[in-house]
Amino acid sequence: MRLSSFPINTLKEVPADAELVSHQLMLRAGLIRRLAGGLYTWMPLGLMVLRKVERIIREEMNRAGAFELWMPTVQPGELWQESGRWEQFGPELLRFEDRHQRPYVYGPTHEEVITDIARRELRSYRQLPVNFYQIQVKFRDEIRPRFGVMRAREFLMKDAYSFHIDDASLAEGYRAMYDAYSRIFTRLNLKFRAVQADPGSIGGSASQEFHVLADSGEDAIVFSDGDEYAANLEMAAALPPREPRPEASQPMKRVATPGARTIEQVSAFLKVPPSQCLKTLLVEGSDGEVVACVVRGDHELNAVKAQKLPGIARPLRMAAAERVAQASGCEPGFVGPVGLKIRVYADHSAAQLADFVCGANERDAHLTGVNWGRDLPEPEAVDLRNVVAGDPSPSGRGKLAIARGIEVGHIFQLGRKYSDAMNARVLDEQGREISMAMGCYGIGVTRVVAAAIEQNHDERGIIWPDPIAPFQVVLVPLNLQKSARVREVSERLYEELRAAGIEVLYDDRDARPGVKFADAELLGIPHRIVVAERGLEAQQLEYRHRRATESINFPAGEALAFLRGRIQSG
RNA sequence: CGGGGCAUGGCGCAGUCUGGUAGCGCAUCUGCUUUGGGAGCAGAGGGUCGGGGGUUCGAAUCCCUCUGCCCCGACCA
Repeated sequence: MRLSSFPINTLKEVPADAELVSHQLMLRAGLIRRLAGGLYTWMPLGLMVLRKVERIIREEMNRAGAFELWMPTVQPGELWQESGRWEQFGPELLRFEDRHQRPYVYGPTHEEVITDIARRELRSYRQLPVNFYQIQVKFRDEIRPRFGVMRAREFLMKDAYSFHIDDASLAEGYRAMYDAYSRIFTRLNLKFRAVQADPGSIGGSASQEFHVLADSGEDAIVFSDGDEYAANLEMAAALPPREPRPEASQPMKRVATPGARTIEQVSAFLKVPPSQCLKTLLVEGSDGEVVACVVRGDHELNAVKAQKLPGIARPLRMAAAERVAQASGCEPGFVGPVGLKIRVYADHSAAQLADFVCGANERDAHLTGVNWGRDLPEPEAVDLRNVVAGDPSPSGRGKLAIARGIEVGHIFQLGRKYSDAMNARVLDEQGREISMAMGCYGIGVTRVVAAAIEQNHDERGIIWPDPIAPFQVVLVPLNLQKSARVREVSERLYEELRAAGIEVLYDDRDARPGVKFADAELLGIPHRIVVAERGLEAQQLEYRHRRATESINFPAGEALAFLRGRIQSG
């Protein structure tokens, strides 16, 4: 491709509304342009990258025995009413009517449509197992789209759905997808981890997320240094402390703590470490009462764990200030579990404390020397908190560490939620009608591109992994307009590389060297060849990898062989 | 949804407080010079100052209203 005729505009300055590096670089390199909130056009250069990601995914899905199909983005509302998700899904689901006032949705996902296909097409256990997938546009009306294509409203997703006669077959199909995903992200050249995830809201049993590791990731993922255990922070179990609770040694006392509302303030004021204080959070219960969730001052409440507990409303909602006042008799900041007439859950580590500090349920006052069982009833001790680095692994081996990740894939064993709701049944060997077991498997294709940049960039721009680079090689002639020799060598080399099937971006613009280098680096083309008078004197060309700091020279006649030795194919 | 902020040429911004008819940098176009790290000089084009309403002799600027965008939002209890 000749850069002089390629439609691209690079930006020197960072657009003001882009916060994330990948978003900034995608805009600066001209990969995407914003149309409206959460809606982006993929410009030619960006689309080249997206297509490469797609191709790798498609190849590995096909290799795993899945079949590609193509479902409509617009789906009849009745299907969603049938599955029950017309009510469940909430405002993320974009709904509209056609000219006959019939309800439709713009698909945020395709379980309903594929289950409809399955119940029409699949009649016999002999047709199972089968896995259908598509690479297709989704729309989710996010409350707060942000970070460019990382959390866009419209995005490209690879979604696959498998159908099985029984759970054993489902587990097998799930395993095959796990392997396929591992191959996909390995081929994409990304550093990733598969972690246990919360299958909760969708139902079903096993579920794992694939995360691209990046400090800017929105998710916290947890892993053990002692074995293979890895989980989303939401899911990672905090083991109860092994040691028994110490004996009570202090009397309970009410102390004035004027203005000290946060754990930090209370801890500083009373000169007691946060780990000796209790944080009492009041949340909405499922029966209209509020419920207290108590964690240690140095811990955080885990919403996913909390909302699974009996009596707590789902999704988890903090009680409003008036409701707090009603239940505790005071304002937020001074609430404690002593004397509360409501249900009290305490995290294991909070329940294990003796002589602790907590709110007095009275303005500007806290209690010290408080002890469970003596000063207030024993709480219901449960796992309520986020694990912290250094906690023992729930697998029993090693300690936990925490890293940030970007969720790019998610695989589920769905079970029979949709096949039951929508009557997707086949005849088994005995001629009985039974519901099919289902799995579903997603990859955020557009998000993969952003995640790849998030993981591979420097202060000058993008550094594409070879398998998804829009071009493998950028050919940079210097003083092209002045030197007939540079022009001749460059043109010949360009044609030679193209003929050899190498994807080369030829910077044939009449621009100064600095401009060409800066653009080549911003665009992130992994391999660069410079053609200049300086080297040609000695029949040399110059090569530099995007990550390298020094160039190396090689004989001008050997460019093709030289490059082939350096390009890693996808 | 709650809180905060922003909206001026394609991009980044100043001008708004204190009203007088719009400016800077980048980008774009023309010419000359320049050519190993985002060149210099000279010139040019491009803006209903987010929309609507109002105040005023006069509004980017003051008032009302609408819209769009960005950031933050249990971890305080």
